[in-house]
Amino acid sequence: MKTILWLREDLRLYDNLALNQAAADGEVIPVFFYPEHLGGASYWWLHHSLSRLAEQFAEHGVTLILRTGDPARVVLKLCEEIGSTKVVFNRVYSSRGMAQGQAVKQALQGADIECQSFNSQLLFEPGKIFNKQGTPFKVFTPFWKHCCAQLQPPAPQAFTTLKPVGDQPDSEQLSDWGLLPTRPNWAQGLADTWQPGEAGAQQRWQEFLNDRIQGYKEGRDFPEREQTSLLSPHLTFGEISPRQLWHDTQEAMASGLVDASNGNKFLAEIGWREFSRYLLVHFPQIETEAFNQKFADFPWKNSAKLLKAWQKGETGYPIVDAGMRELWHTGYMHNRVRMIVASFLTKHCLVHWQSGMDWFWDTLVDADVANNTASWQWVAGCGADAAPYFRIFNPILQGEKHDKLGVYVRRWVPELKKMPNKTIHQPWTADEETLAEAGVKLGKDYPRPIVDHADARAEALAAYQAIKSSS
DNA sequence: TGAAATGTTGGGGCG
DNA sequence: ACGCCCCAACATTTC
Repeated sequence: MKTILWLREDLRLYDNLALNQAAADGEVIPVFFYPEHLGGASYWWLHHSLSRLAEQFAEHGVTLILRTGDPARVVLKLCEEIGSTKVVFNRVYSSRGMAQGQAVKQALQGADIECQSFNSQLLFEPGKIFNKQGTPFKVFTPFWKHCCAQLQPPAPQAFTTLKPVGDQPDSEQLSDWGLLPTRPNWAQGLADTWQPGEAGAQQRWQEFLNDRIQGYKEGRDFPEREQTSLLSPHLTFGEISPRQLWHDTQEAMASGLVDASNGNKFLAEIGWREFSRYLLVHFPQIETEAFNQKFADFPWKNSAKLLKAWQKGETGYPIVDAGMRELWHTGYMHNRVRMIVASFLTKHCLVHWQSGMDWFWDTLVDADVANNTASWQWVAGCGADAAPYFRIFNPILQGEKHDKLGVYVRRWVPELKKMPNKTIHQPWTADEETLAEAGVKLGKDYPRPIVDHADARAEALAAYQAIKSSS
């Protein structure tokens, strides 16, 4: 029996429930459809991830089939073409992903072809989790407590083997998809930073678990220390399973290799990923609208000039610019800095969170609809369990607190390399002599602040007042 | 998973 | 010895 394995955000062999089911049934025909909605950095990642996955399948005599078109229509056509009577896939918990899944199921039902779907993307099934009132959780902590206390995620499933497939359907060529940038080739920094694919994911995970997770609870807040897991893009493309992360971490804590405080903090971050997906399943409108309805009339100013300066990392606030340049160069930004730059765009610049979200979508290798939506709304103060609006990060204090010695800033904003620690986070306050010694001419080598912190803060609070009473 | 303003406390200088 | 002021350090509240 030939089973079609429809792949999407599950580009791995280990702990892939749909794959294991298909393999248990007989021959597996893995199919991946060209996704039309990704950002540039994600396409770069996808190219390499698919390339690696195709190699993994090829080792077992199986070809990864690439196709373009509507999955519901083409999967059905493929079934007829190769005489397959079963399709399996792992569910994707987003509006688009769930709609696609439904469409495929319906198309197959009409043709009397068996279709099975699995959860290989999340620890917990969003549709099954409710609070005591029977409504969806809207606050992270009770949600996560409920998950941890009442539900035990199933253990990861080992990958066994695949039967070689004789007769393969036609596949498009990955190179024809044109996922890689050509001119200019902006992907060098990405290639230097990342190894897409399951092997790269496992390697990063082992490094983290053997080393960096110690001190994670404290160290995760300091962007110049490499103390975060760096797994986000691997998780986005499903190159590693959250169940594996859960079970490996539990095991490491049980054996005393990892402190409970660090291990649980890391798992709580995986919990935020679960929570974002969960919110999107229960409140699909948050992809385009503020969760908190009061924000429908928020007086955004949406200055194109400020947005542009933010995107290019030329705001004049070193910690903000460092983050935006790290993003552009590597397709990634440290979590603490993401909060700072997002707060700056939405509050200091009064640019709509959607504009920031769009930029992240295009430039992040870990771009994920659920995380992107929930996190931008969280920072902007309009999301579920959001930071209060008036929590306006002071980019100077945040820099001094989380990059005390300016290591991160100097790395990404080299024109400030010679600035002393005392003024590296606020170069405009340095005296003439200091600036001259550091070789910095403000407005020429490095921009003056595009907004004044105190003024911008006051303006943001005033804007909030405008919607506070209305409802 | 803030920041800034405001309030409180306590030690030291000094008349 | 005592009250008074100053102000740092910490705590609370407000945004």
